[in-house]
Amino acid sequence: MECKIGELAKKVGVNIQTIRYYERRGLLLPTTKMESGYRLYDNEAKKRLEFIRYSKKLGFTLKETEELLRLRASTTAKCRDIKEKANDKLREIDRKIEGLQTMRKVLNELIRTCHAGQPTEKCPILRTIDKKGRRS
Amino acid sequence: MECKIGELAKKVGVNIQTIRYYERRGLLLPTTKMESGYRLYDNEAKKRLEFIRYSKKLGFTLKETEELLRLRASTTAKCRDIKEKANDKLREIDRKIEGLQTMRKVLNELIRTCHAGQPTEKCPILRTIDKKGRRS
DNA sequence: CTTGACTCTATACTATAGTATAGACCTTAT
DNA sequence: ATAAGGTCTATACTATAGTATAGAGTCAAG
Repeated sequence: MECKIGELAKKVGVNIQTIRYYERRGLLLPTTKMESGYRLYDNEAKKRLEFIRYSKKLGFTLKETEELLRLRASTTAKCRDIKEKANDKLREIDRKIEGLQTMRKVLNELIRTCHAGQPTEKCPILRTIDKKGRRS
Repeated sequence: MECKIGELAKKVGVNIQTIRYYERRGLLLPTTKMESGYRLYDNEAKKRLEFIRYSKKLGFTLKETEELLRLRASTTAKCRDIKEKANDKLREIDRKIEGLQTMRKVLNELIRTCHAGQPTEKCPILRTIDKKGRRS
């Protein structure tokens, strides 16, 4: 079930150094170590690493990813606390989605306008941002 | 209508150095220059700067932002090209939105589970990522 | 039991996206 | 006319997120 760092790196598709870097940052500790000092990782560690990569791809920093992972580490005793932080992250995600959806509309308009052969100076990107982009 | 770098920086809420950095990167050129060499920016430049900040907040790199802005610079002559690139960006945005929506579901599940007082090892974050996170 | 592949620590290097500073020059209100 | 404050270039520094390398030790297949 357990594997060494090279195998983990291959399985998840990251650099070995990156795994060690995450360890230095406190995000991913090896499950155990061999007497020689070789790191060993189980499947839970693999999932954790995958989550880190996934989260990063969605635009969260490593610090934010750490916070997301920490939500899991707490016991049910601090339930209120976890829910609060999870809700914060939720709002953060919603803001991101909203922004991306605006960007989406803008691009769609660009494609439509382009189709119609509009002159360049009436740029739909800048026009839309002018109306919506100033918030937040 | 035109303003100097300090005023632009204040209006948009960015550092003066950042504006000059964007200039070095070729993202935002001053509209004109005074004989002294002072940069002058019009409202179009302000909108462009706002777009850069907006795009960056949505998780696009400066390079990607440059590509987005370049979509506008082209003439209708290259219409097919613009549409293609805009569609690429659209797909990129959709992937991001999708990922964020998965993250959203996961967090909602975490909140629900937490409410029910589930034990820690059945972590909904890791459980869901295990099923979904491997794609892409 | 050796040898090639793997891993260890430690350190240095890279890219991105800025931010800060120095020393000189310019603008503008009084 | 002058002083305070803004701007110029150039350079250096910061943080984040890695990536690469050196030199030593370890593992495992033949």
